[in-house]
Amino acid sequence: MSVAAIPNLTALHQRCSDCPIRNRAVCSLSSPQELTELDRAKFYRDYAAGQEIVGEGAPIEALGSVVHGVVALHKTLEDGRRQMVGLMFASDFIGRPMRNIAPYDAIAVTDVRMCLFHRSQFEEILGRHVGLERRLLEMVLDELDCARDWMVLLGRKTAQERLASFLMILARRTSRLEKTPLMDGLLVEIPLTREAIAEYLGLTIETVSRQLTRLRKDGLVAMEDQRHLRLLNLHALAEITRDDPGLIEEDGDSAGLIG
Amino acid sequence: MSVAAIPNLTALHQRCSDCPIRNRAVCSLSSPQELTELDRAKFYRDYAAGQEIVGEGAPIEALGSVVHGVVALHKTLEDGRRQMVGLMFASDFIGRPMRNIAPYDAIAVTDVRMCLFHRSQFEEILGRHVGLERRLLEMVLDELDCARDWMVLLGRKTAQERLASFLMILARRTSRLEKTPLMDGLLVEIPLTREAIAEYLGLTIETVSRQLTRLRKDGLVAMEDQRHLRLLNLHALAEITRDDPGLIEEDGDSAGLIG
DNA sequence: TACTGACCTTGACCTGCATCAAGCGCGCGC
DNA sequence: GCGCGCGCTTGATGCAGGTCAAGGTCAGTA
Repeated sequence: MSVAAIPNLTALHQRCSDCPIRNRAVCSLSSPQELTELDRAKFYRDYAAGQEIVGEGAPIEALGSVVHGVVALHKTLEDGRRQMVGLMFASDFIGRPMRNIAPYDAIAVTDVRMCLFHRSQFEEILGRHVGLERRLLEMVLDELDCARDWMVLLGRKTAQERLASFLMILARRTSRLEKTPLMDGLLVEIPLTREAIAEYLGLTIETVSRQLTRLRKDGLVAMEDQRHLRLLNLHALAEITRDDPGLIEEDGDSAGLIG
Repeated sequence: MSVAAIPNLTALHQRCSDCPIRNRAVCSLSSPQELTELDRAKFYRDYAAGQEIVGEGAPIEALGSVVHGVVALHKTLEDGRRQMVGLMFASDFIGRPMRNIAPYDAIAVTDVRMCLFHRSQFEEILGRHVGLERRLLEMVLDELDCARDWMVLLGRKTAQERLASFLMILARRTSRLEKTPLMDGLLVEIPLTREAIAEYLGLTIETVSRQLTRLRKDGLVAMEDQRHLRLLNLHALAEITRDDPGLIEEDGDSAGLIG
């Protein structure tokens, strides 16, 4: 996705073979040979929390993977109403080949490092590396599945159900990353402000706050601090989401909503 | 996507070279050679309006393109609340490779003909035909863009704005297909019942009906009959959607919401 | 210690849409 | 013709969540 106009610290070059997202990112199916080419073409760029990575409507100059940190994608209506349409974590790919204009803005939620390619160069490489194209297809398919779950949340769920769904998604992600079983007592980091959660869930920050209070009062969760939440009754929380438990995450790494 | 259990009329074989969606479907980048192979592997299947093409949670046995007709994809919550998550027209591709279970159900909205492949066979061919994979990637990227516009609609728009957005999408589609300029007086077919529109927009059918009445009373549209609507004030309708006019549909055929 | 601003919570009130209910128009079977 | 069911519209009512407003907590700074 396009590099922000604001000058950034450009990180030192790191070998792809040492890359922390090597096994999950868009390059994970690339052969050693292909990787050498990617290694030459790529460049790193760091963004501070809150910084814009690309603006809605701006030309797309670069695209690439989140190496670490969290990035939110938003769309904004004329009058300023904003809806988050993507929340990207390490190894997720941001930007889309074969399009000139960014259809959303991308904001660094935490400090972020991106591994980027110039768009034209990436597109050219994409045409030659079947592994790259295959992996990108897989990732976009997963993202589409996530987007559809998200649509159900936005179209049909109550505020309470939305918040519970959001927390379950974070909980599943945490348990996966920490290789901990998903169970009561799990401490979950919430990498978003209340405002960002509201933009994610299609609610206002007041409603988010109230629903969180309610979950607390009902004894389903406890807040360690503003950004850390302990699960006290996972089963009840899962019930609230109203998702069909049989349908959650069979295969692949498409983790309900978070791509 | 999986073939319904209900027996269907299987259409006579048609040559790919004569196919009405040849230039837009997933096979549109395939070489004549590749096309020959697809021609041998494909089979047609017809579905009557209202018939289920695949059920949410069912194994995916086949996938392929809509040859003609309209197909809606839905997700359903435990208690029966339903949200449409995709609306597919001729040349759109339904089903996703590399996944065993359908994450949504697909219902024929009108009479439908599908051009299908057995999943395992399609996946195998996909690995060999770069054109096929490339085109599928393009289509999925467009679909993802649509899904994100849809998320904004569901998360942030009022009932009035949602309906106006829906009508504008239909209008743009109609003008594109009929190669008519998008202007006042255009007659637009609405290929959905009020209930399906409601599922599309995350509303109830009563609200859809009321908002449509309102647009009628305000003189923005006129109903020729239940399923045909004439645009009387396109400019005003576009205003109501609250979409940023500069951002609508620059390149590609990603036509806001409808993939 | 006090001040400021960012972030969050809570309360009071209001409204847009859902819900519940009735009725209309039309095609279809008998 | 008549009755029936389906799809749609319209009206009355209720409530979930938005809006507006006040206040609390905490980190940073002076």
